[in-house]
Amino acid sequence: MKNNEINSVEIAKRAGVSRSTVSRVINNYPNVPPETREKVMKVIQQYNYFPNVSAQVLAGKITKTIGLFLIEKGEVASDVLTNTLVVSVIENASAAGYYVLTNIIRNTQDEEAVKGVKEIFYQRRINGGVFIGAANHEPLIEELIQDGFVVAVVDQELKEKSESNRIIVNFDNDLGMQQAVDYLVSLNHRKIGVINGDMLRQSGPSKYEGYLKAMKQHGLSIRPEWVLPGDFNEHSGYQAAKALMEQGGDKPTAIIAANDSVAFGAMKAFKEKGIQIPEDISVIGFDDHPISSMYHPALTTIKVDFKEMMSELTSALIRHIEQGIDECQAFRIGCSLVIRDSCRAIQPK
Amino acid sequence: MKNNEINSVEIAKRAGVSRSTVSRVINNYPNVPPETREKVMKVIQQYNYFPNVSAQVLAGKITKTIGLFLIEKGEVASDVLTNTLVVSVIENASAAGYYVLTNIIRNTQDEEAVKGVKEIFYQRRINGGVFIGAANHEPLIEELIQDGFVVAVVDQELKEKSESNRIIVNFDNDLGMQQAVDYLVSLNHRKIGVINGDMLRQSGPSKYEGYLKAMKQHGLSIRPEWVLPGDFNEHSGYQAAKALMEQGGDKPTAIIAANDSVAFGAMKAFKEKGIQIPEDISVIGFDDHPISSMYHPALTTIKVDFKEMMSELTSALIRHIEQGIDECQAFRIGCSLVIRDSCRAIQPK
DNA sequence: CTGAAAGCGCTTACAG
DNA sequence: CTGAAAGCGCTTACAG
Repeated sequence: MKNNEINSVEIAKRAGVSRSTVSRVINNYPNVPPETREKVMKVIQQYNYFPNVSAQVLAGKITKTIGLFLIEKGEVASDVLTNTLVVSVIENASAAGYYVLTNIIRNTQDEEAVKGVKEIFYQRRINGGVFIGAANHEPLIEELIQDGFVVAVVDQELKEKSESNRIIVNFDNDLGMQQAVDYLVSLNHRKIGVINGDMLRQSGPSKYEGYLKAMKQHGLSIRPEWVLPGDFNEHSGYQAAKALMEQGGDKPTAIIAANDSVAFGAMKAFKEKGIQIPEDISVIGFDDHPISSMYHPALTTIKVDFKEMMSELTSALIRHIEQGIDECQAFRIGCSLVIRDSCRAIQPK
Repeated sequence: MKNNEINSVEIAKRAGVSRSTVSRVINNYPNVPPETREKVMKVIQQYNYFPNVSAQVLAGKITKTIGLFLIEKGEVASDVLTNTLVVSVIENASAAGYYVLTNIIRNTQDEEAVKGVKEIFYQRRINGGVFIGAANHEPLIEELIQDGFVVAVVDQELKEKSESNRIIVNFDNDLGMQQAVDYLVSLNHRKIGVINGDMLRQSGPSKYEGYLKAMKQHGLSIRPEWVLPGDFNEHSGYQAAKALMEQGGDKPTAIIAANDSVAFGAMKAFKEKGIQIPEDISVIGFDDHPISSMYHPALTTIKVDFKEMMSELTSALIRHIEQGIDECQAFRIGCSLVIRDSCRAIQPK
């Protein structure tokens, strides 16, 4: 009925050895002869004994737990993509024998929330942390890094010289936007607008800059009124497209959205006004969201590998925890154009 | 650079008190005068000190961590609903000051996986666990309960006499199926088929029995060939609907699906064969999945409150951990009919 | 009100 | 190869 309270002393007694030896067996020390090992293992299994993890950690072992911090402004983290990221981290961690302590932070301005995060690190509940959805140079993260904790962050700018306990992974947003612009240009588009993402996150400005660069490269002019603000979510895409339609004057023939959710929102707004896609306007997204292929019209987008991203990040974190890497690890994940039905070729002029 | 290594001894020294007093302050003991408390608190804050959680646990405090175990046969836990459940648990737990250690179990037949789960309990990493997606009477869970661990399970049958460390929450599937049948009957349907869920889970048979009971109550006969096997996922709904169409003879005028995912699959299969919903067949789901209202046609379904479910479950678990409830806690969450566009009235005959 | 001390269950140099 | 012992950082009766 009561859960087993057996400890290493009892195991030692029953196996006729000292606690030291039990510990050596558990920790796979080389200097214990097979017979002794077996004798001890038998008792361990018989009593279903697992060492108390708190005692192990207190005695100097690592926790084998990483923290996963999801920063989602106000809203619930209930989109498919976030889910994929979370599950990826858990899968990768658990394959390496690590546990994941998951936390949701609604607002990094909330002192309580920030304190909660720090607490987890300082209390030594975890050996390192993964942050998803953080603003670029988020102060909380910078502080944690200054304090020497190992932190792996999605979507952060890499500085020239960086601490060894900082791990960063980004998508190649520059390349992605280049691919998007190239494709649209190949379809004879010259009037190309953009709906930006959250400019506080690294991917926001980085995508925008990629767009600017690619446009310039093709000798195309940027029309300020075709550069719309957004926030990586559907609602902001909807708002941006509405704003675009409401303004007078010339209209772009194609729109690049900072991500697929933004594209969905924009397409919804266009449809509501009777503007057809791709007949009246071409739309291209970024991410290749699971819904994109099922959307009507199926969304042309820049595909990106989220699972690879989280796999790199998690592995790097665990590598650092176990081996103490002494330089900043930074990764850039590639991307590729997926052509579907939301863009069409127009007459060159 | 290096993270702070300060401990209670240092705090005590700097505050001019003993470690005992520091501990008393941290644990809010009543017998420490305000001045002493303040003096100590000041030093604690100044040094950004958080007690080492392993030491606390080893000394007898509870971990304030619960385990979240998602059992998802083979597939990745990437559907919106699972996500809602996970996030709900995390939110509820963290509101109570608890952390959540999330785990994904692919297969409860996998010995390694089972061992991993037990380890987490025996190691004292957590004070209790929440299981989602388990088969009814899952042996792993039974074993944990026998060993005295506090376990909260979604979708399990409640036995007459149950252990105090077992916490159960179910939807009122009986009522839900009754509502579904009643509604269809009110639309003059008499030929009502059903696509079942996973019969190894409590909700599988319980929904089916609810259907049988309601049908009988209306004096309607059950046609065995209109009772299709399923598995709570879209694919199984698709298969079931296909099988139904392929069989000769009379066809039902309405189908009740074990959940909305199953309904989506079935509707997809119907559409592919040119069978229109609700013109040719009425379909009703169960859950009110986030997609249901956006589906075409919008799905009529039995709405169920997942957040309430997880909130009850998590609160009960924490209540047990902290106060040691001495009887089994079981909850049943209600449900209600949401009428949308996938069912229509037919001519009475 | 407060300190000294035992104890939580492990690991790991240190001897032998 | 193996045991005795110190130490990890806390909490909590026990005295006073």
